[in-house]
Amino acid sequence: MPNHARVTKSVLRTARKTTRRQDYSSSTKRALLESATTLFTDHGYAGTSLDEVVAAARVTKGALYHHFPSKLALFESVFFRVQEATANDVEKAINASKDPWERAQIGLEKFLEVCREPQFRRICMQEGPVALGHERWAEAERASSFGIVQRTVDDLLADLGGGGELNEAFGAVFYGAIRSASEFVADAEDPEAASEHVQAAIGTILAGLRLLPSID
Amino acid sequence: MPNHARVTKSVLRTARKTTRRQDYSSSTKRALLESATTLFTDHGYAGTSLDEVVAAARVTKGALYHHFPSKLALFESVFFRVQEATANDVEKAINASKDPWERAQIGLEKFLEVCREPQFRRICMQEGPVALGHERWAEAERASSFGIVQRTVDDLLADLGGGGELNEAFGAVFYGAIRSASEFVADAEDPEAASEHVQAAIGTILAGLRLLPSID
DNA sequence: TCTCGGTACGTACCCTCAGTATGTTCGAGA
DNA sequence: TCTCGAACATACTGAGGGTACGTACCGAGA
Repeated sequence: MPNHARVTKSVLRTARKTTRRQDYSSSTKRALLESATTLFTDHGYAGTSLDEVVAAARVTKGALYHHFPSKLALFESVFFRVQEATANDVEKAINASKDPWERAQIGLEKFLEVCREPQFRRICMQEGPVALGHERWAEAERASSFGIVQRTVDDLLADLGGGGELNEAFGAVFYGAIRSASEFVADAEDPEAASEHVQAAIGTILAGLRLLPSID
Repeated sequence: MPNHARVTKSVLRTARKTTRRQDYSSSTKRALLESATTLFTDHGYAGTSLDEVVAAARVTKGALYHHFPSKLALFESVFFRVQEATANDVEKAINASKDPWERAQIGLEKFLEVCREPQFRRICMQEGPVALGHERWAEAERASSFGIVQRTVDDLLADLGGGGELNEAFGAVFYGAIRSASEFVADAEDPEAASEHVQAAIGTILAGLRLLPSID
């Protein structure tokens, strides 16, 4: 017995161009995605069984396999949802400024913040690489967090009069630095202090780069 | 029928203070560890079944569960073996010099090298965090690769007249930078060129730090 | 309003695989 | 030579991902 009661009401209010059946369907799919998100966040990919997922969503495996071809496909949907939402958050925060150095600082602070949210941390940072495989995960990251970092770094290097064949190397280095820094903050006993320390360290590195006569 | 033939000969040669049975036992244990190492490297932790492991080692599950209490324990043994061997390699390379900056450069180059070895890359860098859990993995890394990086960074900061509460933050940042850099190199189409680019990028960062009047 | 088709599920089952219980072999000491 | 225990082998169980098939229900056409 799926939980469609609430959807019917929203249909009455909004009167969208969808059939009642489509509303039912998208409702159960959303329920599956939500229960899967919380369970994957709490117990990881291998640690959550599909029986638990469907039980939490109050449906059966038939419903799950109607909407998702496999457990991995379910995880992928969850992964991309969380990743996209987080990347949008960071991107929006960065766009508050035009100065590349300020943008970098804002982005770093924001990223340290979102990495402390269990969903993003567990699903996108920890489980993602192994569940999706390093290849697919790296590709997804390139279009998301890593892409943001790379563009930011490109702007910084351009502002320093550099910008050349080392850009990708710098991007990889700073991306790793930020990831590791975020874990350092998330695991710290005093995350606030750790966050400031990390920002100070990266700020020091950037300050040093600005003193260099030339990059590349 | 375990493969004990070769061991018997070595007993005749070396005449150690071990019984024939003990030799048999350590031989099958070594065979299990070796087959597990290659299979975990090729297919990951979840992707390899214990049936495959025991088949490759030409024993049965009884033998495996006699030596290891669980699949996870088997992976742990493999993990720590690979990790320790690699850390020793890096440590030995670093100790060729006394100058902290030269040690850092040597260590970086060596680490970029070992990360291209599939065993270390897959088992220690990729599968480790998820299989062991982030907690246990971080603890193990702290006594291994991360420890080396942290000590190196401490020396660099001390040489710059700094060294204080930001040391751990700098350690986390550089550790992540090096990890990410090594993946960048390992995934690159031209690893040699990528390695040089990465070393140039990190070298630039260190050069910038040396120009700063003060750290902390 | 009735039927008909197809979507959206539910149910029962299979297969793989980690783990266990129990049997068996064989070297070592008395 | 005769145990005795370590070092296995064999047969089985249960959990969980995946599948085959049955069913209910909504929507469209007559």
